[in-house]
Amino acid sequence: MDEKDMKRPLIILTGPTAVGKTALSVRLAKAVGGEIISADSMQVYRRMDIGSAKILPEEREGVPHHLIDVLEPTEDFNVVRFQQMVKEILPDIYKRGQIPILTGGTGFYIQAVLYDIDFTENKENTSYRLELERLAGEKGPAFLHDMLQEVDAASAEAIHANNVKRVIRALEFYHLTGCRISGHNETEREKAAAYNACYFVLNDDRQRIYERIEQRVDAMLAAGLVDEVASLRAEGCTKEMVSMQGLGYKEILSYLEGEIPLERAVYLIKRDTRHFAKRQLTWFRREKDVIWVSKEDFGYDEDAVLKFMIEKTEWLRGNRT
RNA sequence: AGGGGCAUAGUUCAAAGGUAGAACAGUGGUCUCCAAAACCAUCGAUGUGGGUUCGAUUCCUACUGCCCCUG
Repeated sequence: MDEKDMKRPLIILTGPTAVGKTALSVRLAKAVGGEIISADSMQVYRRMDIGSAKILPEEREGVPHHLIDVLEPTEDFNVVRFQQMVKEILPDIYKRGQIPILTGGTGFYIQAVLYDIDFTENKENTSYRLELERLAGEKGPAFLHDMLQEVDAASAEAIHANNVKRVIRALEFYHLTGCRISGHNETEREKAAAYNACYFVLNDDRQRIYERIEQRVDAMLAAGLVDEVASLRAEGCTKEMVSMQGLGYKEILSYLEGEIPLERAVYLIKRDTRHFAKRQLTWFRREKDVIWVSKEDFGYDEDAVLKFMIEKTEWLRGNRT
């Protein structure tokens, strides 16, 4: 038995926002005996239902859904937490003889799980980070970039000076570990997948995706997005919180703060969601071993899409333990 | 119908008798703990026909379209 055969099975169903992942994921789970793990940075939060396009309990049709409604909107969330949570859940799913189906649009989160990226150097060292942020504000982004140039030229080369977030992370990594993050990333990048995976990317004609986004945003407003954000605000959520940086939340919050008119907020949500979808596609294009599932190619027949996916996952289910 | 105004990129605006700029949109990309974030790059325009001029997109003119006023 070689190493490959010992890997556990994992189905990934992703794609740009609003392409129709959610509905398909439930059908797939029922067909193959799966449980769904949401790979979504906003659906983890309770009471953020409308803006995050969370699947309704009655839509889940009895399929277990993990990592939905597990955090308070005041809590922090990030890749590392996500990865840890997934690692806790997976053994239980396997124990039940089910296949985990990672569904959601956050490519980075999926990558963190699939390649089991090592984030262990984390130390909550916020003081150094804060200091760097202060420096960036005072002396400008070029100053930090020069600092990085001195300790990690490869990273300085790869990270644009204006991308302060990344420059800070690279400096922080060096500060904490004494190693260059460019070296770390290089080794992590060479890793093979940690699972026997089928990585589906559901896709559609760009123009159609954009139209669906617009329609969905309108539907969210009609469903009471403003009220949802207003009550989150009333319970103390502020724009600094991770949860309030979600699309739909930050813009409506600005509106409620009186910073922009509602019309502007809606425009921004639609625009930024389009940008997001585009960025997601850029990400998935680069990701290796993905199975593109273009809705057009299946004549927009969801049964045909499902059939294709079930066939593609047969080998996974065959060596299920 | 008469009078006036405006026609520049997909949109909103600049500028100029000699290579027409920007913002936003669009497109491509980066990404290994804020990733629904942050960042980079890039395509693209003077409504049509005459005239003046070495040279017009700019000045003149006709047409077309849009807007405002009057009736």
